[in-house]
Amino acid sequence: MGRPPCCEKVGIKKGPWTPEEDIILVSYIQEHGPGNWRAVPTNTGLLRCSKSCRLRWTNYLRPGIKRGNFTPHEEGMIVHLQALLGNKWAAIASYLPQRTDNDIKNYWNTHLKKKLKKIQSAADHLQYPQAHNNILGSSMSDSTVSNSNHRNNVNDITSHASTATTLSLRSRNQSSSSSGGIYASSTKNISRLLEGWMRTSPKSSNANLVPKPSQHHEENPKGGHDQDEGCDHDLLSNEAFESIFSFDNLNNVNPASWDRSSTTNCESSSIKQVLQTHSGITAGIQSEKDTHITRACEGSNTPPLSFLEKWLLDESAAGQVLEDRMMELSPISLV
DNA sequence: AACAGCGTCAACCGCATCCAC
DNA sequence: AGTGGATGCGGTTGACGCTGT
Repeated sequence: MGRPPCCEKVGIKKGPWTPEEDIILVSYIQEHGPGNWRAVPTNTGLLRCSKSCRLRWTNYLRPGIKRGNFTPHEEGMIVHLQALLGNKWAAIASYLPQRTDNDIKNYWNTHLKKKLKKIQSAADHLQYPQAHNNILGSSMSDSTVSNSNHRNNVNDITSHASTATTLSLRSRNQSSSSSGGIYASSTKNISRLLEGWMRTSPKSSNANLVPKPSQHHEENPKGGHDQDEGCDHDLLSNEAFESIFSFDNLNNVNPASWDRSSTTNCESSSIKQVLQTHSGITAGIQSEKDTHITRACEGSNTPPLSFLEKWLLDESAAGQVLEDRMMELSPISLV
């Protein structure tokens, strides 16, 4: 007699979430805060498993999530960290606060693994032409990539990452995210629904924070939300903002302490996230974000850890910091 | 135009871990 | 210390879109 399922199997809806379900979930979480997932389906009437609700929130609806369009630097980070930590996607994701473990895992499996495989083959061929045939026979399978920690030293990893970075720069235009899909096609619907909901919501005082459709940045033609081209400063600010108000705070918040102020912050950022996710909104909220950042910094004596981690993403500082970081991490993976 | 093959990624599943009692 | 529920995590699946034939 095993453990009972987390939820009744009968009557549970599976498959892709609809915009309407998203709105129900987001509005519930804004009201009650994340957590107590078991109660979510009951209280919202969603025909979803509690697990599914949590997953949908953490991987998709949670504020501050950046989707698709991994920057070369993010790729490098992932390569570094994967080499050091193995397939500890949650741990890796903690170094890339805007990315979910699922996203990183998918990206690794679909993009980076192949890139590294190619790179490894090419490198082996260049470096050990004679041994190339032998290596090819067993080169860089999934397990050899993830379990290569033992033999990889920092220099190996760095060269992997930098090569991958170079390569990814070349192939970016080819490897565009296809995250549009059927759900993206409904982004206008969810935008409309959200706008309607915000107008009718008793807490809609922040509704004016949501830019009108005319203020939205044009969604890029591929359907992704390209944040890193020509807007690096925005990206940094976005990351800083989202890390303060979305990830750490939302994840750490106790539902019991979900006071109105945090709800307000969450509400605006969460709705914006849904709108960003579904409509590609990236502008019109920057000034508010900056304000939040300022307030957050004023309110704390020590910089949030995620701020330090943001620094890791700074191109100029990345090399040294990563090296330092890896020196910290290496004992974990190299023992 | 139709089809097949492939790539991508959201979501599911099952196990692990945490935590309150 | 033991137990059971809640949550987290990583592997895997399947639906969908794209591309080539």
